[in-house]
Amino acid sequence: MRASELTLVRNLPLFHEVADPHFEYLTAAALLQRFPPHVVLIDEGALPDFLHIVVEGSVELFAAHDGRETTIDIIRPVTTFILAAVIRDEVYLKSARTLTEALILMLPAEKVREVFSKDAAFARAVVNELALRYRGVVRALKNEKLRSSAERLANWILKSDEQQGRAGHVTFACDKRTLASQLGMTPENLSRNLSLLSKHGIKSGSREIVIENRSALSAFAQPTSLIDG
Amino acid sequence: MRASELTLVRNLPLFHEVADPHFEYLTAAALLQRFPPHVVLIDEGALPDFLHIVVEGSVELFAAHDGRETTIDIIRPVTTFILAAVIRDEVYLKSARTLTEALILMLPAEKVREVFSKDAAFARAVVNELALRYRGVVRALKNEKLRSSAERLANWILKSDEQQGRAGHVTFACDKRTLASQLGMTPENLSRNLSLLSKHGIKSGSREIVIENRSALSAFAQPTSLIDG
DNA sequence: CGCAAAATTGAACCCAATCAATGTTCGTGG
DNA sequence: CCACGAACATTGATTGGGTTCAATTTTGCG
Repeated sequence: MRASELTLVRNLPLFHEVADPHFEYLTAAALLQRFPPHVVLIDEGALPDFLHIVVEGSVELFAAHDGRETTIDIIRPVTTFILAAVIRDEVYLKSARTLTEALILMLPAEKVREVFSKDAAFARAVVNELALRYRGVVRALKNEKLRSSAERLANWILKSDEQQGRAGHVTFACDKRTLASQLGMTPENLSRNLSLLSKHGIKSGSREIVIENRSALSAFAQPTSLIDG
Repeated sequence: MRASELTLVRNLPLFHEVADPHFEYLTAAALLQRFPPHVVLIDEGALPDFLHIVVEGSVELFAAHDGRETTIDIIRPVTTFILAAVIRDEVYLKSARTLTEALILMLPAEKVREVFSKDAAFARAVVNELALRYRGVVRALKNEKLRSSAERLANWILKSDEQQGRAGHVTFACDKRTLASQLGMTPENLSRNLSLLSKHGIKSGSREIVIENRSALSAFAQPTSLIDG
């Protein structure tokens, strides 16, 4: 593993306060691997071998049952995922696949648990990380159950615009079918919702969305920190 | 606080390994209070004052937005709730109300955080508790997104029967409207689903459900440890 | 009993998924 | 550089699960 990548990981909140020898112990046995897009990294139901960390690219967490499938979260750098299963040493409840090409750091699960029980600073960092993720899932659940698909899309546009510097135009990082899946709707429904939202202050092109009337969009979306963070 | 209750709390996984002085520090300032049914204990959006623990009775966690409302979880004794908000000292994302009469133990949030940063055993226990809850929410999300309302009901019947000793008949602990809300459907829909399930091995009375053909019900419900635990 | 609340049943409606057809984009090879 | 094909995107029609509204029946309790 390169020094620059090591530094990147070292600076994660999760590892920042860990004692040096413990950090070295963890990373000595780590694997850093590059994966092409659409590769399954984790199968739900399996026992955790590694704690995964997305260093570059993006990873989709999803779950399937009886022929149906649903996206649970999208993970972007630099973040751990499926920490809860590793800590508890219980089966994964979600699968994970790369969306784009991705660089993934993998720390042996057994060693993570070992350091966790020896290093109090690490234990506290794990709590913070877990609490953060927990709140993320609660937000996802609220977003799903308390909003229509059009409202989810409207809020996604507002949030993406924020992330892209409030320029008033949002460019798509991926296909619309992938976006649709992230937002919990079909591609057809995304299309219809985009044209619906043209009544609420947006203009949608093939590669980008322009916000023409932010307050109208916001009035429709009703963003709230209790869901959107 | 009575000794018996103190022992109960002391024996929770969350507090079992905590050093004596820390435990006493926490419980010295604790409040133990009895609430009637349908009382709101926590409002989403507020900052946490206390870590709550259900000692007796049951508590519903729910969230509301724009006139809609949804049940997120039902908490039964003896369990903490909304630990993540207390640890991170951030606003509650969910509200909580008593379903039945309930006995609630409340530990000052500030002191919980204090002991958390001093007591490594407590920190580790918090991780386990949080990881458990995290997985609970993921399961709830999967249950919601990957199953129809009739399937959720069928699985609820199977699980309740397990909890009541696999006797083949499940008695309702609450009104059907409350049950409907827990299962994420309207009372009307619950009625229809109950009659639908009569084609899949159950007979539903006004106060109980009888499982006449468990394998048929199970075939319809398709329970899985990856959702139902 | 008799009444109020809860539960059931029926009808209409709504959101979103599915199926089907058409239109667009974009990468590729002639 | 253009033509072509395949995947992606849009549009329309239909279906389905679920809610809402309204009316009726049952339940439980004074």
